[in-house]
Amino acid sequence: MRLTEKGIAAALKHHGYKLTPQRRVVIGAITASPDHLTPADIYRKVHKEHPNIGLTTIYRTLEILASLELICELHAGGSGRSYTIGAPEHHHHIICSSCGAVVDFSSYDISPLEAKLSRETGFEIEGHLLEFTGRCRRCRQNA
Amino acid sequence: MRLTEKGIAAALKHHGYKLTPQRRVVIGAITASPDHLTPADIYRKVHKEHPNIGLTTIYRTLEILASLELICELHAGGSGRSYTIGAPEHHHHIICSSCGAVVDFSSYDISPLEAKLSRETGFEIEGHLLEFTGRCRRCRQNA
DNA sequence: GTAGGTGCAAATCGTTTGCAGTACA
DNA sequence: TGTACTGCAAACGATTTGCACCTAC
Repeated sequence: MRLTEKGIAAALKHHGYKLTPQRRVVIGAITASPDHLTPADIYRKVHKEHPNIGLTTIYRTLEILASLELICELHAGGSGRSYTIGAPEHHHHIICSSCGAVVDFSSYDISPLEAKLSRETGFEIEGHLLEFTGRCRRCRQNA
Repeated sequence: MRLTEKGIAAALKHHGYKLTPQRRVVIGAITASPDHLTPADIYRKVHKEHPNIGLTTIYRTLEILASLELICELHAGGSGRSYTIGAPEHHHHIICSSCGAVVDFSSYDISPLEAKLSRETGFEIEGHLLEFTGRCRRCRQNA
């Protein structure tokens, strides 16, 4: 079950944020795409239909959505963040180093390791980042 | 067993790189510190003793050392890389979100998961990024 | 009506690059 | 000696901020 545009809009309002046309457009772009999008990607997408929307607004909207965990942030190794619609269950990513494709996987529960580390290091673990890089099936075949 | 300044210098020469005073200084700064250092950290450290060393040189030296896997790169969530002397075995990090302290751990073998993902997704897995964030023991006590 | 949101432009941050001079092997 | 290295300054891309205007509630 993915979050819908309506669901996100409702969540925004519920948290006291205003639902502006610009935010609707950004949310629409994210929910419409299965891919991870960078702020610049979203800007390009929405700029055709709504030329007056600013990149700044996109950054600010993404920041809010990420803080409410409505979208999910990806730090693909190097520079540049990207975002996709948040899945209810926590998931991780595999990124193709050749074509940039991102595949999600959720079939892994990291909490036992968290508990172990917490015991061993005294850290109160708050979050984690688990990402794989590699070459996807298509890129391997083309090589 | 951590790599020593001498060991790194030898490895550099062995790979055909020249051993310049600037590189010695950068290597010295990294081996002398138990912490993960950003390029800017290293610059500040060495700039006192060697005011004529440039930030550019530090970036270029770090790039070489990382490519030879003599140092280990850390992508702490947000922006900014940092580096520490490379441990022979692969290891991962826990980063304190409060004070920025970094603790290494290596007591975890991720290869079974890699194999599983490779089977399920068709990816040829090349590398991974596993980092935890949390609050370290000291910061928890101070809070 | 008003607090919050927007958009522009400029500032900022971390990083990279062009180039002329320098120094290690 | 010659190639690799250095340092400066400028370019660069991504992100942020200041500020005046605007609009959803």
